[in-house]
Amino acid sequence: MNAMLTSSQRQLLRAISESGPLSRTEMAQMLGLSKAAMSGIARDLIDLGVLHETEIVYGQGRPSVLLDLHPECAFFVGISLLEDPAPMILSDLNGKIIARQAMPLSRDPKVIAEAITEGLPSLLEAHPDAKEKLSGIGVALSGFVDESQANCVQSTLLGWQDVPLAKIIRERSGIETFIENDAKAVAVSEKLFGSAREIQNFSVVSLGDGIGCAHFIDGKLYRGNHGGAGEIAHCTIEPGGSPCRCGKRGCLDTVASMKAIKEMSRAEGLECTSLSDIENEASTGNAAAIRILHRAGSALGLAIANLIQMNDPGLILITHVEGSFEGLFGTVVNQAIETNVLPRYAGQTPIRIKRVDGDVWARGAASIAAHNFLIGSHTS
Amino acid sequence: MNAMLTSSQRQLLRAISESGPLSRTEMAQMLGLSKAAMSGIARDLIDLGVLHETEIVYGQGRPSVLLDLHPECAFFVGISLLEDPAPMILSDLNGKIIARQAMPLSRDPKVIAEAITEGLPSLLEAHPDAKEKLSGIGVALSGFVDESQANCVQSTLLGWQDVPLAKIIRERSGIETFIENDAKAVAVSEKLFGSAREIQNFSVVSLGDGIGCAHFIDGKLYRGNHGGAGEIAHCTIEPGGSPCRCGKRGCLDTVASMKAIKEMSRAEGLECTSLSDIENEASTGNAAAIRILHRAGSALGLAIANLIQMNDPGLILITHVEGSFEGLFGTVVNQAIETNVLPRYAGQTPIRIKRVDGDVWARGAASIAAHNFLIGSHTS
DNA sequence: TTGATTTGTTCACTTTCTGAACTTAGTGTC
DNA sequence: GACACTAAGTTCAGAAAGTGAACAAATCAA
Repeated sequence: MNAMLTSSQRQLLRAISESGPLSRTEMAQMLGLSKAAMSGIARDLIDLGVLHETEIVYGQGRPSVLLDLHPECAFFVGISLLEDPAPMILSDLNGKIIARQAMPLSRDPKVIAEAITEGLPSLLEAHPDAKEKLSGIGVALSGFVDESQANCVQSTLLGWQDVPLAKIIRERSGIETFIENDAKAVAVSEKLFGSAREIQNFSVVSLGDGIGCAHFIDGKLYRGNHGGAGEIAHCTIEPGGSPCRCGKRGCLDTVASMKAIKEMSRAEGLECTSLSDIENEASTGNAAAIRILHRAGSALGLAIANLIQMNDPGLILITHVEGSFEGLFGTVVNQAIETNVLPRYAGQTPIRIKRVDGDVWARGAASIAAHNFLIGSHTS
Repeated sequence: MNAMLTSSQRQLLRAISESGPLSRTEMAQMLGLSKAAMSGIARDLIDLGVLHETEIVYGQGRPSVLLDLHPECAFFVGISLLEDPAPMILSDLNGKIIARQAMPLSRDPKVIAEAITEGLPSLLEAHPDAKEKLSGIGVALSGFVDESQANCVQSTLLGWQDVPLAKIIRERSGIETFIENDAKAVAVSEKLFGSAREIQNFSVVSLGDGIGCAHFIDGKLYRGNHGGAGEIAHCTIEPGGSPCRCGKRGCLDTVASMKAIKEMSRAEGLECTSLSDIENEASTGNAAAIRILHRAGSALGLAIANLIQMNDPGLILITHVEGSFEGLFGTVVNQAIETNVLPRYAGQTPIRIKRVDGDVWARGAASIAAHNFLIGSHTS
């Protein structure tokens, strides 16, 4: 790959990824280098096809030429092992999804590697460019992944323990492969492709069936000492509350996950199959629905407030697949955050809500590969 | 100062500070440099008086010479603005306290600068060496400090808002000065002088009158986006609980701080003036004392468990000034941590308890100056 | 058209690091 | 006690990356 990029070159790519197109002079200032040095670095990256000149900005004096990442300089495949069939997407360096298909899920790593390898030709079929410039595969899964983004330390869902998945896929497919925990992958995609590009410290809370969370700190994904940073789902929110499948009681997951909300409404005899249904019930005054949404919303809000207190992030990004945040649930969450954060902080931490489609995980997976391509995982 | 140290030189100093004495060959490996480069860097730092040769380790082949920081190459003054009179200490590069005195506390920054400047001669009197090599002043205070460690953004205790304290002290005394929040200063001193030297990710929970907390992430103090990372004291632990002076309800501070514990016992009619007193009462079976310690301990344990879940640190260091952790309080804290952390994590995160003396804050303050001297604050 | 202004390039030179050869200071063996 | 063996640390020529100053280029403003 481009494993032989200079440290300065990588720094530059990161700066552009964060700030968008920049002139050479701006880049030089940003990295603290001389214009002379920058000139050379930019030339090399343009020759490599990674950067290209885009807009020309006219001002006083010679106009500046903005350089940007060349979106078609590299392509990535992202696979989500969270659903069956497993979504498989092809993305460019901007995170744009160019092709999508699905493959059967399996618990056998070798079968997965096989399915990916077999799926590649049809995914790439209509895109000869991408075929040639395929630069990495990313895999998102539910579980713990080690720092090298190569080994799955443990996954309850897949029944794994110390599975060197990246290596298995790389050896079978011949493509550089990285794996990552689902929530962390989503955070990386928001940093690289999404709405947190320029933010150095932020946390993403992703609401799917379960509740995921990941932190970026100083512009870097923070994995924690055992890869467990962000396990907000198993923070105790209702001490002595309902038992959780993790073995504890009162975990956030038991009250605020979509799964829990649906289970609670089923237990209350509500015929609701989605968050929207429950929201509808609540808006017509159904007491049980209101109670459930209140309980879930306060729990999630409290957990997020505690996160803000502990880590003081510059942004909380809540991504949700289902329903909307405009109903009771969202309102309660926001209220609970406000009332449980230091008054002098309240409103200081932007909370951004983002509805995402079913491609989040696969796009997140692709972003892991893209991140390794662009910046490398072990840059400071 | 030694503001003109190379980036490599600073990296080396950091490595030694983390790992203790190292041979040149080990250092070269650690920083990923050639032995040749290391040889030169070490020579320069020895000539500067920052490093010195210590032990000689015999093995096969030529014995290796371990290099260590020269503890007397620089001295620092640390002042804690948390008490009146304010402790003022002189420390070497190992964090050893060489002299100590006190100065009157004031809410007027200029008066503080004056008091420090006037206090210096007597503090340095018996130590001509330190006089000559005084390399920085550090100040610890309760409140928020900005990233440059120069300005106090806000301090309720001191009634400040945007006070450029470091500049004021520097201009009056002529010595490079840095300020920091109390809990963050303690964390830095544990990283630099204490029991967390070699740990990259850890959190310090410091129990004094209040509850402070600070995080090290990737070997760096993490301040948060508004300098508020670690404000665990105002995490909501008992939703709808007692009102806190911050304006919210049920903050950890209202149940588990020494102040809160003492207030609760007073409210219960116990004649206890210290944690030990209450522990004694509890050990004789006093139900109120037991109840109070249980409540406080569970709250603190829950907060720490949530911290572990969120950030997965490699170590939790609990420092306490008063009492002991061997009684009921400590036991309950540990239990609460265990029961509120993901079972697969329990026991994975070491919890270290450390009893500290009244010098913690001043030593922490000195460590801020030392850290800036050694490593500089803006190194990656 | 001319001057002002700012971007970006070129080039000679400095700084920092590398690789290979070499020196140094021990241990282990006979 | 001499002699190989081993690993640490130094030296030195040369490569790599960056700097500063001079310069070329491209526009605006008058």
